[in-house]
Amino acid sequence: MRPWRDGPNDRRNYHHGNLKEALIEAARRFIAERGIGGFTLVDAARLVGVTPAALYRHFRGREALLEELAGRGFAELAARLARALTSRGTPLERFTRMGETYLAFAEEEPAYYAAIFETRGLPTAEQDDGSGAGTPVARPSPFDLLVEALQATFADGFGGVAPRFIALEVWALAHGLATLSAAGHLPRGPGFPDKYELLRAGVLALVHGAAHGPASGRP
Amino acid sequence: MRPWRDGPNDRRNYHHGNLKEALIEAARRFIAERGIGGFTLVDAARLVGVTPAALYRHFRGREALLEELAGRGFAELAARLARALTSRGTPLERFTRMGETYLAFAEEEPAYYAAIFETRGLPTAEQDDGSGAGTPVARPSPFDLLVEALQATFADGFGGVAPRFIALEVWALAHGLATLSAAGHLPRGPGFPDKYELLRAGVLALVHGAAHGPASGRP
DNA sequence: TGTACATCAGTGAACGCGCGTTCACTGATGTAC
DNA sequence: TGTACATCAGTGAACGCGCGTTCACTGATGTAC
Repeated sequence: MRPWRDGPNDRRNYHHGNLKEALIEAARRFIAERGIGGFTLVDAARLVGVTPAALYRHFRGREALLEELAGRGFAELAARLARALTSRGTPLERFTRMGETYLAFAEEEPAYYAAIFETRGLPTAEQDDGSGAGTPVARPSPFDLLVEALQATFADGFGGVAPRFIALEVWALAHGLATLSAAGHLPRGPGFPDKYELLRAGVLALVHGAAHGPASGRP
Repeated sequence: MRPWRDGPNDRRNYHHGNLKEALIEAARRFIAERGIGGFTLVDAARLVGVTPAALYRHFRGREALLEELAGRGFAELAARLARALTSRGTPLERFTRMGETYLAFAEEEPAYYAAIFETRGLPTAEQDDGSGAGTPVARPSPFDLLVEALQATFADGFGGVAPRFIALEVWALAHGLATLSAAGHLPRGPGFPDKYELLRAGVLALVHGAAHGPASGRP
């Protein structure tokens, strides 16, 4: 990312014109490298070539910038999952693609992923009372997409276990693999399965093995 | 936690006598409340009733204190898992108890859990070349215990899938459930399964459903 | 039992630093006439 | 086409703060005699 000018006292362009987007972009880079805690408004402004105070024309503060990032990440993740879910192939192929998409998102967009899961107040798998009166949800959340995909892919059901039950297990498995992998805790090397392989096999096992456990979820 | 005296200028006890342990205890409290990033040496010293500089008699610095915490957490987790593994009951009961122990540890000792997974350089499921010459590991790691428990519990094997493969899936599922739950992302309430239920059913499904996936792991 | 002394765990003051945020300002832009 | 002006995105200097860490010091403890 090249600064749009050489420092704040280069008067070629007093107005940036795209500062908000540039700051978001800088935040994504820094968070990807150092994590949410290591992200600094001063660094972001410096990278963009602007005074830290300029930031306050576009965000109420640091927290607001992170919330914006989390919102965008959430939307982007949902969009990618929806795309995978409606891609070509058999239902099982599409479902598998969805899992890969999730892991790839966490790997390629660590800033988005961290912002989504480390920022307060994001409805990820928020419980829905079914009345439709609660949250004015415009688009389906990633978790809704997962439940939907499970039902579409395994039309026979899960031996009396609720799809939401399976979805929670699948999601937790994917999230666990994504975070362990990001932290470098998954063993690597020849002979060791990678996270994509682990998720693929794990999901099939969870789906097919559902009947073995006590049927706790309501259909 | 009551301070051992009323501030640094209370000369009743110039020497604390147990400062290192008290500081570790304070760190556990603060990290549990605010996370690793929100933990501060100054706060810990203040809570204990001591000058921040006193800390440097017992730790090289902030990082060293966190490493000490991670080491203790790691050992404590391993000890609890080992205890569950050798408790009474059938192998399956003991294995189930191990899963509950893991989730309970993450919930009851969030500071330990965070220190273990957010601190650099902790061998959690480090790959072992089998030569025995690599790391001088004195006691089995939590992951080793998990592999061992899987083999002891399901003596019939996993349809040609390597126990380590299953262990990685089980671990990722447990870790995912623990972190999602800690972040408040798991839906709660009547009709929703809790993490213990999800782990129990998920583990059985992973074990029994193993044969359904492509047999990627080497036996 | 009493005293001199070595040890070393804690003090307290200070440091440099980088942070998020504020404020009055300035200068580029684009619109009205 | 040219000019006056409103708008508002950026500046730059400053702020208060809390952080981790250092340093020469002090005083409690326990051991040797």
